[in-house]
Amino acid sequence: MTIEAQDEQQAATKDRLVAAPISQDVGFLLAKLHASGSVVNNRALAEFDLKERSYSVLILADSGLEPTQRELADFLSLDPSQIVALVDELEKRKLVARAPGKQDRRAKTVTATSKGSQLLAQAAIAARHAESEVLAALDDREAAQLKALLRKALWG
Amino acid sequence: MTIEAQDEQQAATKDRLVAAPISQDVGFLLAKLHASGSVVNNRALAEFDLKERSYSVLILADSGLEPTQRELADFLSLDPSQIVALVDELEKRKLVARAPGKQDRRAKTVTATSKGSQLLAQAAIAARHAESEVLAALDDREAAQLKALLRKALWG
DNA sequence: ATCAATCGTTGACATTTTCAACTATACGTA
DNA sequence: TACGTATAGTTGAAAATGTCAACGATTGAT
Repeated sequence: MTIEAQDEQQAATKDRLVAAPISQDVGFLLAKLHASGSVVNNRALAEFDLKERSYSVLILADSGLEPTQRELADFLSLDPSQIVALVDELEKRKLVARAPGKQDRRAKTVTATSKGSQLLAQAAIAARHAESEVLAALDDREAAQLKALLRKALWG
Repeated sequence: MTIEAQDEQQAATKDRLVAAPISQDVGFLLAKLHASGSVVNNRALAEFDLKERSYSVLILADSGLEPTQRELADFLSLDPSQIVALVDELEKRKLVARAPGKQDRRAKTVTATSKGSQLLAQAAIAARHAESEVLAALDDREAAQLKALLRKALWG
């Protein structure tokens, strides 16, 4: 078989299963887009020795909201013990700092250092490019609409 | 503090971090909705001893498309070895059957048994309820729009 | 002063992911 | 025809992630 014929067959064969009813299932669509998106995002962030997870923590640490680790766990849908590991690593790299909570000394707030802010500024550019790659099939209006719908589904 | 005041504070505190710029990030929104959706879906499917993964395989096996395991792996974004485990388990439960590929005897196609189809019919009802729970904040038009945008992002 | 609850942390355990072999089969080319 | 390369499914090991229960420190209501 020639290379061209192979490519054609692959293209014909590759998305054959889209016809199955599971392609109507939101859970499946979310999983699939999330899976392919993660690959693109992590590849873009690797340049800064970050992954989606640590990038998320860094953004929140840099947000000025002074989140506690518990809040990070809730918001990122992660176990508190996973937050410990993520913050440990970012703190070791001097990108964030832990501080005791002001009202509650049990809690620790996580804030970005200036080094963390600077790295984040660079990483955010790469992340934006990755996002537009993931949503390449959508125009700007559609991409905005998708985001709005996801936000509404999450927070009403 | 009274219970009511606690609840208020929790409500005020719970989504405090939505203000952070990461809430604009599609990757994050997908991850979060997917995470909460998985919990709901898996809870709904547990009644049938299925999880999202095995449910997906069962749907595709029941689609009439006679997918090969390789196609399942590609379509579900899973490693081929994970498909082996999923099909093994469904086959042990007599919900699907493996058959050698017609043109290619290396490949094995996976098709649902009638027992599998019957179970799927029940499970699909539960899955639909789970989905409407996940998308409770969206009206029907918005839910359809969300699905359409996800499909377009994936397959153009 | 006491008591239940919460925060971060640790460590154990289970599940999932990733990857490198291996066998059997397919298919182009000599 | 025989040969070489590529691919499908399978196995098993290693790495990464997820889950959970315990613990000390602290909080806040009684």
